[in-house]
Amino acid sequence: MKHSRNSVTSIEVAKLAGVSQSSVSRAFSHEGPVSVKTRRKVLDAARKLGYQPNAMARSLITRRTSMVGMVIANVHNNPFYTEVLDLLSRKFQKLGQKVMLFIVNRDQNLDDILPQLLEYQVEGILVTAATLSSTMAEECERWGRPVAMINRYVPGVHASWFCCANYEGGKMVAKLLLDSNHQRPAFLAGSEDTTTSIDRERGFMEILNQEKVEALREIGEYTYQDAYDAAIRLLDRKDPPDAIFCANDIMALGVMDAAKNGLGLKIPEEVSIIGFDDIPMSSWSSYSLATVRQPIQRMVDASVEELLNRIENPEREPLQEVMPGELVIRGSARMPGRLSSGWVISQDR
Amino acid sequence: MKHSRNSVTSIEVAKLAGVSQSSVSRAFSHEGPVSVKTRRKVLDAARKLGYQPNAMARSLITRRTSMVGMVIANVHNNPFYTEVLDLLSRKFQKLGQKVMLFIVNRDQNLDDILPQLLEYQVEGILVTAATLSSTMAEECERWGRPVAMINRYVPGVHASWFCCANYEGGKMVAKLLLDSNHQRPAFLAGSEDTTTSIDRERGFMEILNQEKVEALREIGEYTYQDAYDAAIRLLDRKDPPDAIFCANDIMALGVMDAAKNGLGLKIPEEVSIIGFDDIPMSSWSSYSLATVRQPIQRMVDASVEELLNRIENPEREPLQEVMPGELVIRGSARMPGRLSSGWVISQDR
DNA sequence: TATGTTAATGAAAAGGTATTCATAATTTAG
DNA sequence: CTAAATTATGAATACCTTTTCATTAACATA
Repeated sequence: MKHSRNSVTSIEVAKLAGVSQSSVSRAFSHEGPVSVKTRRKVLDAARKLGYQPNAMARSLITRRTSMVGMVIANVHNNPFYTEVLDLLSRKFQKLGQKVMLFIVNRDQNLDDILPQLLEYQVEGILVTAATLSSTMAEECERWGRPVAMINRYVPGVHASWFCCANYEGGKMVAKLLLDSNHQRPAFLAGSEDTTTSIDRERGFMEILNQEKVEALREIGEYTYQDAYDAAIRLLDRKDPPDAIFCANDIMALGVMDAAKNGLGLKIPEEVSIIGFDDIPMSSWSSYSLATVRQPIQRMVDASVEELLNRIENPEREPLQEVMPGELVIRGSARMPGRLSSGWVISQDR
Repeated sequence: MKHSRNSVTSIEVAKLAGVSQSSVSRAFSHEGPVSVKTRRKVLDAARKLGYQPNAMARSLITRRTSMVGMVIANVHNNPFYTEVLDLLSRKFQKLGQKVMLFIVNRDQNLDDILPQLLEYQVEGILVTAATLSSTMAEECERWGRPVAMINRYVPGVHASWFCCANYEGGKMVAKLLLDSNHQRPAFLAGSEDTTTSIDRERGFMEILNQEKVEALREIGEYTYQDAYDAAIRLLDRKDPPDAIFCANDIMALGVMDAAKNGLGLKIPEEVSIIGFDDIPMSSWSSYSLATVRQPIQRMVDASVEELLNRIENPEREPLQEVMPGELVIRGSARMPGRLSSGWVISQDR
């Protein structure tokens, strides 16, 4: 037999099973009283016809869709967000949520995709590595669509968010560098308009300023290639830095390649390099990159659970949390002779 | 004002605008005759109320959802598929399709997620790096839900697919290795049950067999770490290979790290290494991996367009195409003194 | 056995839109 | 200026469920 579309409805099933359409519905939704006999008849008929309840029709009456919107940026150029995407998607799946995906550019305006999400009645929105304008976020929340963000926050806005402790992470790195006698550190920024880069730099500079240490600065736009080029500029000066803290790992890898292969420098003897994220490649033997590991699983778990929780309890106040990262010491950075107390040194996963 | 859910309907808009509900519908769907005056009144009222058509209700009547299902595996451990995911998602978006995403394990059975996709009335399904059982694929097609696959095919099944020329790619690599006087090649397989690995190996062995050259063999399960370990086993033998062809780039990088950093071998002097995919990292200076570049953009474009085409024209026969890859020569493999004719040598992108 | 409870069933309504059909308003042609 | 053709509008219907409500069947209690 040949079907044009899936046009088999509960009514046809009812007819074949010799029961009412209501009973078909009850047999499928695991609620409501149905006799075993009826359920069996219905399921038999349904199997014969290849019947499948229509989620659109259902959501129209139940006003629930079990769909969430997922907006994510930087998937293609930062493995960290690939991992976030993967974990988020699986977690939602496990909890029975369908995911409507939008991959955007970091700087892309979300104003044109939000209407689409709302049109499709997603019950909540998870935003990662992209920035939602505060008016848009408020708009969503006002219409009863909770918003949760990972590694982004909009000051004063009524939304949930979960961030790695970027500021503290920057401080940790600065302390490590000073403790190991680096004299001339540099910071390689990501994109100027992201809070992640800004906060990491703020923490980093805070400590350096305390100790009256000046720092060089370049911008790498969060890409391997830009970072590579920036590193060449930095290291080719007459007064090159002896340590470079990069706003993320991908850039740090670019910097390492520039230093090692581009300029023939020894790492960490001539220059220490530290990143942020702890992407899988950082632990590869060609790099062995010291970095700050983001608590990715915790961030994912917390944001998903918070989002679903607020979907169920719309009156709940949004939760916000800053989660500490761990310093992962590896060979790309000179270590202090004696580690000052308070360091958390992580093993490779 | 506080709204519990987005409960504002076309009827309320109609009331406020002083027109019928039909007119509201017509003003929004850009079809049908509406006077300029009415349209303006409707849009004004809609803006005031924050009205947004309900896609569920619409799809119920139009029997169209503009949603496609996307099933993808290996996103987290193979940057190639990250890129595919990214390109697919953006392309669908650009063409006005909403994407319902499922990330699965390569070996995961899709039988439990297909019903979900059908329930939500996706109009077509794009499967990448995961394998759909032939019965399931037939089932979808039978219900008028076209299926398109990238880099997977199910023999004899009524579905569209687009693959890189894996067999020919394997042959190209074998020829290159023989031309450059390698005596003792090895193949590092991915997962034994994937056609990609199988076909690449078949092509590779075909040429070697022709020339009566024996090859070593190991299995790397498509992961960096397994490949690293397998490489150590291979290279630590008393009769180690002088060239290793890996079923994908990620494994090749693992093999390079094992050879270089694990065993202190010189690449390509002591061992040549060649991969498959051409992921971004392969061109990084720490690796400079020779590889076979998959025509990723072409595969994505073709599969998306084919899928949408078949959604619009259900009677059309599914298209299948094998697209040639390009050999990308880089420093990880010894080159023949004189390149035999017929080589396509690609520049870095 | 009669009566009160609970479980099972079907009819009907509701959810928010697109679309058909009939009618009304407007424009064009003659 | 009228007839004809076209355009704009509104009422009603359909899409496919879930859910309420009323009714009937089954069951247990006294």
